[in-house]
Amino acid sequence: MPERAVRFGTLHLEEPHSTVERVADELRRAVFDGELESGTPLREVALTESLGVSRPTVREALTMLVAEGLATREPNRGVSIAAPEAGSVRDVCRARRVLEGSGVRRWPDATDEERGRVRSTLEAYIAAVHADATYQELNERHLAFHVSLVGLTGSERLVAMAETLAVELRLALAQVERIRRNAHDQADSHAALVRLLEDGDIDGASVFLDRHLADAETSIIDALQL
Amino acid sequence: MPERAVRFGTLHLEEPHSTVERVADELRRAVFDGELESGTPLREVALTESLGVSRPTVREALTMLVAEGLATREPNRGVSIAAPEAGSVRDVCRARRVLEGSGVRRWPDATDEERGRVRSTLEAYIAAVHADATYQELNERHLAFHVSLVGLTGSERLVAMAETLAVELRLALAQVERIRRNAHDQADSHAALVRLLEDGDIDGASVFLDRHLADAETSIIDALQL
DNA sequence: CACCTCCCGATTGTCTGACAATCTGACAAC
DNA sequence: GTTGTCAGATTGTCAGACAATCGGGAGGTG
Repeated sequence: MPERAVRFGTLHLEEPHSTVERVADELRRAVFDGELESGTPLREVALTESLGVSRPTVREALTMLVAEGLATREPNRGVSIAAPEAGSVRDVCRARRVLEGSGVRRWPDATDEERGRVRSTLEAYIAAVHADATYQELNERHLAFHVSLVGLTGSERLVAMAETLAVELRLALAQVERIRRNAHDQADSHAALVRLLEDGDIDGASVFLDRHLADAETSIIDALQL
Repeated sequence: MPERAVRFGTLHLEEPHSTVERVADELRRAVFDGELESGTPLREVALTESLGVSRPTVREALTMLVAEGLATREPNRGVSIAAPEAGSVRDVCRARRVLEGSGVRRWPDATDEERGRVRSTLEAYIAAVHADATYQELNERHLAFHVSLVGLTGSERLVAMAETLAVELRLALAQVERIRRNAHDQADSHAALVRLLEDGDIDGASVFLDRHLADAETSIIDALQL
């Protein structure tokens, strides 16, 4: 967005402590909201002017985005929004199957807190569906549920990895805002998964999840027309 | 910095033509070689002088190290080498069990190329043991073998994650150079794992790997005196 | 008309220098 | 001995500048 805050306006000073963080957040938001198409080059001077920060700051923020996989840097050619390809979507989904599958299979051994988190993210998702939440909101809740499955493994690093994967998915989904398949069915599907887990049918849940993720993979690739 | 260090591991490509890359590489090398103890603060001006580059360049390199998990940044207090703790070692090992376990269980469905990579990294490790290679060299080969197990999943993102975990392990191991438990036994253990796989005993291999990683976890934590 | 070469502008990579905000440690005051 | 305050050190951020490199168009050649 062009002009935003003035120097002395300490309005939201506390949120992201550093200027770099704010720039990175702004860029992330713009990408996820679909304001920036994939492949769009992020010119340093342009950002410098539109955000009112210096070039080193912009560069540092861009480095962070690249590290997160949200953008790619080609030497001497600058940074541009990462472009999801069929191969990478497939790879992300394969990785998700491993991570979430491991979580699901560990359901009986997980702590109550971890299981509780799965239940509450599911509820939040369902509530959002019933409340006719925005597309972004639904996406957010949906991905949060899947991440919570990884949380069953009890490893914060695996959760962090799942969130990295979620970033790539969000990026891909932002490109095809109209994918919006029936949110009710989606939520029901997730509820069924959790029900299988609660009933102790781990193998059933595992198979169910696998099919669910496979479906997601093909529908995303379809929507991206890759 | 006039000195041009010879890198042992990834000797694939030419000089990283970016100055930032060179600085980051130099720092990584210093950390892995144990020249920098964990917790050591990385002063920007000091690096500026000792490496002969400007401060923005140093900062960018530091940002990369932080993103890799090799160092941590505290606002207004600078960047310091990450300090491995018992909890993080346990978490890394738990994550490894998930990733490598998934790879091992997929052995029958993996491509020939992926299986071949496991065999060749094992051979390289054994060769290094017989050749009485340096401590770093052995570590490198050892970790490469474990990463190759993750490669059986066929997902480059999971491999990338395994390498991130390996970075943390390398960091921890660099702190306890004298751990050096019997390398021959280690290599034999890995060979046994692959033999189980070649014989089609996937479950056996999976259990074997689990025990192997559990042993590694306790011995690392022991060595770190955490 | 097609093709190759060379030059020019645009953009990045890097440097220098500077300033404000913040933290650290020590010293003085009670 | 505890507390308050201050100077030094360090980071966060800015402004401006320069060389290296890439992409594309002008112009020459077949």
